[in-house]
Amino acid sequence: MLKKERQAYILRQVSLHNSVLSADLSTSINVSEDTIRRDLNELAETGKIIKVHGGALSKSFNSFYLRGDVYNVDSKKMVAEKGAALIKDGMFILTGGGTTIIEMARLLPENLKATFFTVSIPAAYEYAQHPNIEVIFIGDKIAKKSQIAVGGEAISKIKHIKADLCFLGINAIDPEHGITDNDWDIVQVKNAMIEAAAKTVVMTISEKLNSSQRIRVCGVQDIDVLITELDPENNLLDPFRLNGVTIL
Amino acid sequence: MLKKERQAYILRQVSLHNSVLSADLSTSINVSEDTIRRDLNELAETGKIIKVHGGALSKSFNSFYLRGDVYNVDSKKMVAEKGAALIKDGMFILTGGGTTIIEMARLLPENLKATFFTVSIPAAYEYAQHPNIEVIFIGDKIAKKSQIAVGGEAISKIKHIKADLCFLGINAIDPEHGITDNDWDIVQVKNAMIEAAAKTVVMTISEKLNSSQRIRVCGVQDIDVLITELDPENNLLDPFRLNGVTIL
DNA sequence: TAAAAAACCGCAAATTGTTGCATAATTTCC
DNA sequence: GGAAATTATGCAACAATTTGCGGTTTTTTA
Repeated sequence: MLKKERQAYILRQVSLHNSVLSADLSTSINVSEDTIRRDLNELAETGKIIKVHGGALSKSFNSFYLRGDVYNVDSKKMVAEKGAALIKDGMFILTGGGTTIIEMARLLPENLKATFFTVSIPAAYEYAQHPNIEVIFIGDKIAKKSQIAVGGEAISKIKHIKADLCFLGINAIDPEHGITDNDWDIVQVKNAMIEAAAKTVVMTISEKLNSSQRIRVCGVQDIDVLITELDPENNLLDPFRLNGVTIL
Repeated sequence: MLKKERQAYILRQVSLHNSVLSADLSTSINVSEDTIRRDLNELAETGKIIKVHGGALSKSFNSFYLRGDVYNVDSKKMVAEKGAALIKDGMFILTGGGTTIIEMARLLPENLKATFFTVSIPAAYEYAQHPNIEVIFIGDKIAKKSQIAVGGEAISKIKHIKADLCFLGINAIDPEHGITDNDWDIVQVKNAMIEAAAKTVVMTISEKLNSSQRIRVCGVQDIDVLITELDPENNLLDPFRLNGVTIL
């Protein structure tokens, strides 16, 4: 069997099954695993497949979430960085959805080993890209606008979790009304998340400070940490600091 | 044997077998390998064949080899269309992941009103784009390679569902071993899905027919409908038809 | 953290390619 | 028809590619 022929066969197998093992290929084509590895390397170099330990994956399979245009990405990245710094090895983390959370997911250090619970489809997708993170999706009916699981099933599942940290992206927050939102179902879920975690971390860009919406999620006193892109000493944050919130 | 004659013979062999070895040609025409090589070079220069180390390949073979991005999209779309046609208003549908399933999600008619249960993050994402579909995500630990929820929690949730149809994308299938896969956890989930639905619909491109992998999902007799891009009367499908599977 | 699996590295053997050249076959032109 | 020129073929020495193997390092997994 010619080299190209062999590589074509490998490509076919990868496309067909989305993944192949070097050992399987080796026995089915009857060449040494070294040869297979070399083929896999060549195919990977030309970008035809993705090589992984023990075999290879199809390229087209994963990645179809393209990062759309996100509002205020830079600010959100600053926020996300501060948030990511709070996560330590071995922690159980509960997170919602929202663009800030997604940014944080992308910024998690490669070697972080932690367990993430989430109700958000995009967040779960991002966490799943990470090599060392364990991802648990809390399923239920999916709210289309936000791609988040909502409903009694999800809430009761969340209540069974004892997480170290809960990261919340929010719609609106002000010192008087606390966190507010405009979707009943989502508020229920966020409520449950806050209760299920030892500490609640709110991540938001400063624009959302001092705005409010119709439905209350929780009061300021329920928030443990507030992260914005601002300097922690900024006056805008004073009212929260006075309510015992840690500002980062 | 004349030079032209020889080259014509080589061309025929190439188009016949998609590939030839210099050594084989040399012995079968009884000329030195040098001559063969020179012929091969000439044929390659005029673009009639693709010369590679040790022999040559047919042009068509090579175009297949170069086809990079998404494997067999057209076939998958044909499969997906046939599958989508089975879904009627008001149905409860249970689906896995896989590119064929994703294609089907994109082809669902705008006005379809149905409820979709799924364990696949990409599939849930696609369903959530649809205006009239209700999406329920069956959550649990996320298997990273396939972006699918696996584990006891997901399985027990699936068992509580009574779906009309279960759409399965597969890795390998043959009449003898039935559906086979290479990931234990995913097999467990697929098993539960098959049991939870009144009818099981398997969607696959024909290339996966008559291939098999290590772990068995179910036998042919557990499949109700098999959809491929082929004509339903195609002989390749006979063994399945004989086992009582409806072929579309 | 230790055992197992996989990847990597260098090397040697086998195969394949290339080049120059001698010889044989074919064509051309007188 | 026959000599010269052209082309084709085979041979041999050498270069390049491919492949498998042993030993070592890295990664994975329990």
